Amino acid sequence: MASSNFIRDIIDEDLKTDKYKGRVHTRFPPEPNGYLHIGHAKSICLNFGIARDYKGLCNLRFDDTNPSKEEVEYVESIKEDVRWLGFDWDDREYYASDYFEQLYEYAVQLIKAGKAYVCELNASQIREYRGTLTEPGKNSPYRERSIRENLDLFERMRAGEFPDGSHVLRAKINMASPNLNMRDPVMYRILRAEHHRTGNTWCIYPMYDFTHCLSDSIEGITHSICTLEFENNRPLYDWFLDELNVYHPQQIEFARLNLSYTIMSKRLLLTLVKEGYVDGWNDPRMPTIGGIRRRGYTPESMRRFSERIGVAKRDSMVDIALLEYYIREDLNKHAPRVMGVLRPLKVIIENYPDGQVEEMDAINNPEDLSLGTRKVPFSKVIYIERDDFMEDPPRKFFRLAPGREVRLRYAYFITCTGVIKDENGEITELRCTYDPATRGGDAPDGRKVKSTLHWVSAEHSIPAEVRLYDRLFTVENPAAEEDFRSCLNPNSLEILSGCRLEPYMANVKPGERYQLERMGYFCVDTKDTTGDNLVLNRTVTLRDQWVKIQNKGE
RNA sequence: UGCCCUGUGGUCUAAUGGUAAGACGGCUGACUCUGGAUCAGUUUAUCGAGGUUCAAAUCCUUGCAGGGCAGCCA
Repeated sequence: MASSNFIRDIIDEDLKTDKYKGRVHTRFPPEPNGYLHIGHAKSICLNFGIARDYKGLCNLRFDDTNPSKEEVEYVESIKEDVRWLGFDWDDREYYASDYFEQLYEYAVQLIKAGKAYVCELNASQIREYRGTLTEPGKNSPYRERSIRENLDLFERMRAGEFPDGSHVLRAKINMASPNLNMRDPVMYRILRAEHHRTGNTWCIYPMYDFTHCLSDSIEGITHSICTLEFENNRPLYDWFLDELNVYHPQQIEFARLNLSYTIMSKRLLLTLVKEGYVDGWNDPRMPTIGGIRRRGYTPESMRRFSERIGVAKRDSMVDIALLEYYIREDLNKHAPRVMGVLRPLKVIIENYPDGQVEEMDAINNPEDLSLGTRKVPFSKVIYIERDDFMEDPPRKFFRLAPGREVRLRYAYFITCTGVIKDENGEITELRCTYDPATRGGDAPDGRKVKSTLHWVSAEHSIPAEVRLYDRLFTVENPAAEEDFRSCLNPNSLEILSGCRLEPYMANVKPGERYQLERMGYFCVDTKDTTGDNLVLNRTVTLRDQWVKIQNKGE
């Protein structure tokens, strides 16, 4: 159960006063014109979470009132994303387009009540007549048409007698209202576009403002939760509902999610895809649900995150570190550990017998011993991480260096005895000796080493491609930049080939998540992994004291 | 500058007229066969000014700051 917030407070109060006869019914109402992102995840968790906690219902409803922008492809991906997040709408999959006929009847009803009229001003004229933020608008010359004439015209709009854009149906409210939404807003426009569900049945389509509030009413929604920018529209919704005298849900607005170092706008996200800055909508750097899924985030971590950030009315910017905290928390508990070397450095253990192979016991997850152990082969030639060796180590570097002894995880203590370089002075190979008495990783004489390294046996390891991701942007709020492209992080993706993994990884499946010990959490890529090319996406690094020490020194 | 909304540590959220709390981040330290995890400690906040009240983050007035609204988009 989530902690209290102002929305739950309102619901508690409504329950106490029996405003909706004990019912709690919410809905998640996306427009199928793009892919869902983390901001939507917040809304999904909010709406479905409330329904779950109050033993109510939450509908999935597609706000499909603009056929020129909407597609079935988006409908399918939205459903997949909501399901992935762990929520279920049973058979309550609705579409605003299901209500087109009913909506038309409502419009006719308003015309008959003298509360709506057909206007023949064009778009720019309507804008002119609307006035400005500080000056009132003026009435349309078509505002005082007779009811009979309006009825006739509206019917002929539907019948297709007029060209696109020539006529609109407007609510007759108040052109001098300080709230611009109330200055005779458009209810219907003529739009000859094939709708993904109704085909060519209609050539007039209702506007969002008219449709949304009435769809909520039709479905018996109790609490219509939406984002802040619709606050000024609420009086209009109230007007439609009251003039029509229909069931009246309570709209509650909350602040949408902003996450640091990324963008949430569909338009900007689309730009990234179209201009090729990312590898499609589900690029693991994208804040889309498809992107974070491919990156390796878990639904559980997303839900916990959504709960933790809470819900309020003030604009905020959530630190992306909080999101990373929740994925680490989840994966730490559940991801099996495995060893893999990202940037291999060959090590030859001089005193280890040629051709000998030992099977070392390794714990699959120290956080969950029930996951058991596995065998990891050890031999004379191994790889360690290049970053785990320094020829001239600074203070506080505890890893391998000439003459220094360290532990190989689950294996032996080794001591570095030699450094081999090529003609450019690049280190190509290390020579070490091992202490046979330290098998398994403990010294019988009780001596300690300062660090433990991961490794793989050269001969037994398998190759992999590993993709390391960093934040997509270099600034906290890219959307506030003059051109958000200018602050794209050029190092947001680093592709490593020639990585070596312990043989256990030979049988992994796309989508599975592992911790490569000391390197981070990784997810087997679902798109590019093939039989002979294993691709790992790094979901998130482990917290790392050493990089902090390094950064301080700089 | 018309209307609407919002101002609590670095960040996000609590406190519902009665001791400003938690999480993340940061910084210490302990422990450790992952420089992971874990544990302990620590740092920093009610936008300003008036008012109501025994008592104000909370209510009122006002100022300031931030956000939203002038699509036949949602």
